[in-house]
Amino acid sequence: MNSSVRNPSPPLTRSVEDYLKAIYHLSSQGGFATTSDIAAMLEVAPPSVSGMMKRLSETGLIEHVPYRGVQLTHQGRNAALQMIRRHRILEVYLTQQLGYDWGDVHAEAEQLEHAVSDKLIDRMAGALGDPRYDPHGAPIPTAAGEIEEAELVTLAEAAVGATLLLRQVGDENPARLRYLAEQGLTPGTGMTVLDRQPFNGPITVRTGGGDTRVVGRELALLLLCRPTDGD
Amino acid sequence: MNSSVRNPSPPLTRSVEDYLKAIYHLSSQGGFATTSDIAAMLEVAPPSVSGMMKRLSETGLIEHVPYRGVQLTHQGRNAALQMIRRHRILEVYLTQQLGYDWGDVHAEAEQLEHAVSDKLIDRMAGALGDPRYDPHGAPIPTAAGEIEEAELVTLAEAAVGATLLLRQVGDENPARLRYLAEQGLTPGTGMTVLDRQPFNGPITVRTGGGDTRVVGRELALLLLCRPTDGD
DNA sequence: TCTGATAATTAGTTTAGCCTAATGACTTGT
DNA sequence: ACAAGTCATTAGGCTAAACTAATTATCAGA
Repeated sequence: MNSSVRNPSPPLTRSVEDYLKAIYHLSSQGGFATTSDIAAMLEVAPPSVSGMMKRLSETGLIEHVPYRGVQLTHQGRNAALQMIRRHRILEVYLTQQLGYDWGDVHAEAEQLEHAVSDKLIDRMAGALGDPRYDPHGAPIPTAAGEIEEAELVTLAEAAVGATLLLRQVGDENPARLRYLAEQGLTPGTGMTVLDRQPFNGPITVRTGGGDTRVVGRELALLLLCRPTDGD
Repeated sequence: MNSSVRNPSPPLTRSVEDYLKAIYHLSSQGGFATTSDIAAMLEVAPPSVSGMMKRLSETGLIEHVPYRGVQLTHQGRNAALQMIRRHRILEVYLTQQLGYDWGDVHAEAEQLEHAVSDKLIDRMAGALGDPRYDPHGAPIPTAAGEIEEAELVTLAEAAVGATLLLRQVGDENPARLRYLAEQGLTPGTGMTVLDRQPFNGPITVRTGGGDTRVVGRELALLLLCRPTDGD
């Protein structure tokens, strides 16, 4: 009856793990992940994606609608969330226990996530007190595969006068992250929007520490915030 | 002039890393590593080894004498020692910082060694105070590729009355390692040989703690010791 | 010295994962 | 309603790494 017993599925390959993560990220706002978006995210050619989609739908990890795109099945979603859990726990571990900069953890975790055992991840999570967020503020899925869904708004769309709590930075670029940290723009920082220049111009905010910062559009789009009452 | 500049060598594959380690271990006592020994150690078929030997000697990592065996070149030896350094530092880290049992570290390190960066290994080594031995007593190569060569003798070849210091356990089998730890036979333990039964029979020792242990041949061959003056 | 056993190699296949070039399917503007 | 452009897919090829079956080299014992 149960296909996972009748057809004991071989462990996922590194490549399959990467595809599942990419599809998860691209379809997390609902809807389909397209071939070309997946190809761009993984830096492979579109035909490679078409080929992999065929294999993944045969093994039941995704649902493929030709010429439309793909979505994860339950099974695929669970596998993706396990990878994301590994990745984010590794990121926390590297920063907290081994002194990594938050800009450098992504690349290292990207490799390690394919090599660590569940046991090691559990030990690391335990040593860290079961953290709920990674260094960029992204929520860590539980071992059971649950993940917090927060409704966040980018700084780029906030109105003048709004008070915000910076919750998450949606980027992994080391140079950008380093700059943001220098500016004191890290998750947990409170901000008040003082000014927005027209035509997608820079946004001026006062941070929790009282400093004023001017943020260009490229970075403002990466700062994911929760509106607060200003208290 | 320098081929590593003219032909920037691509990073070694996982498989190549495993072959180099196997060849290192098989030829460390001098001499050649044979095709069938490599095949047995890596659990692949002999023709797979022949094929890989061809590629490795083309890339200058080994010297292949057909129908005789292979030896590592300088380059190959350095690459192998880097892998062994990674492996052993990971083993120490897992036991000391994450509470792993010494029987379980090998399998986990075997996977991780292919995924960790040099930077991560250096951080781990630093956090541990640059350990010189792994949990089984094996010496850890330095970042520069130097490794301690100790002249050790197995308990199986020790004479009655000899006093020995158990320096290293030459095995990675979790069940055997767990048993040895239960018997108090871990690196650093002093031993006096009380009795040897004939025909490769069991050997009786008194350990540093004063306990008497009877050790069969299979295990005695794994206990690598340094003769001491009994002080 | 020859013969049989053992070990190594060559030949040919398979699978995963990628590629480029060619073709086919949607969508959008006129 | 169709022509153009974009996007996805098919077709065909490549490399790494494994396999089995067949062949060849070496060595040891009579």
